[in-house]
Amino acid sequence: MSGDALDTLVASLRREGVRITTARRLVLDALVRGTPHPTAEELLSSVRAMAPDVHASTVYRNLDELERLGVVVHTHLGHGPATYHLAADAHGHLVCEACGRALEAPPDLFGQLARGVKRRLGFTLHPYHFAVLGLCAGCAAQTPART
Amino acid sequence: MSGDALDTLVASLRREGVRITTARRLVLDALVRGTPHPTAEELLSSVRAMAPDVHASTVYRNLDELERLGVVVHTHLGHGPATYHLAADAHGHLVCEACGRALEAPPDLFGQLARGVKRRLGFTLHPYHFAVLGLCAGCAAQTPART
DNA sequence: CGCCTATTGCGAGCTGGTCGCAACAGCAGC
DNA sequence: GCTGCTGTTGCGACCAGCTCGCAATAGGCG
Repeated sequence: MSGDALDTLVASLRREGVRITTARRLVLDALVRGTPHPTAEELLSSVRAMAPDVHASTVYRNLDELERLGVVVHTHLGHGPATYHLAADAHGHLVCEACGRALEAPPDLFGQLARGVKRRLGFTLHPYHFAVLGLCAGCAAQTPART
Repeated sequence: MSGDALDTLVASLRREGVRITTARRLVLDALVRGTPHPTAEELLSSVRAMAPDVHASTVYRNLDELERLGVVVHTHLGHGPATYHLAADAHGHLVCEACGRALEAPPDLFGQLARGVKRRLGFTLHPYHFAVLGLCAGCAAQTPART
């Protein structure tokens, strides 16, 4: 159950000497239980539902800190604000330029690419930070085939 | 020669009924002749070298318009400002998270990925809009292998 | 319980980019 | 070469998303 996941997370952070404040716990809670690709603002409002006085900068700072600790990861799905995940849930994204929907990429999808790049260029891929854009099946069907 | 490339471009735009202003010509000139991955600001300063009174918003508007016309394309190489290319030069990018350098991806690299995604998800990839991050060979060697 | 120090709330500030508006300048037609 | 229509420009105000400095606050160890 989800309260459990949060507690586990909190416990392991505490073991690392991380101070657990209300704001920090609420941010983690929102990440564990909330909708799939929350932006900082969405997280802020979840947090404020429980603790109305939490300031936006606190959420940003907590996300930064949690990212530095390797617990959280952020991704850019397009031109808007960044979205956040628990690092354990990290995955690639395919975002449709027409409808804006984000598909989770099957985990092996980038594996092949990563191996190719590594072999040919010595480059180690981190394919999760930016989404890859394109057209989803539905939108591609409707689009007047540009050139 | 490069003046030629610019002239060709200008001529073909004019044929499409696009009005060629000083600012617009200078933006194109900077794209044709300048450094590989210019940001809007870099373009602005190239333009201003020839016409000091050109305003930043003019450069943005021209880049938007040229993009709508399919002549120019922009790419996000990381967290900073967007970078611009002539559409004819479009290519994928591999950006090193440690040193920030951008490698041009070999053109066939994404082909395989694109085919896989298409077949399995019906998703048509546009792999050029966002860079893919990672660690280049040199930096990977120096990095203390995180987990 | 008390102390040390990390964290917070707050507001100002920053970057990268957009917008509305009146003045201006391409260029087609004469 | 001049004229007029209309697309562009310069300008400043504005916006989103995020960062920072500071004094006050609150975890959590002893």
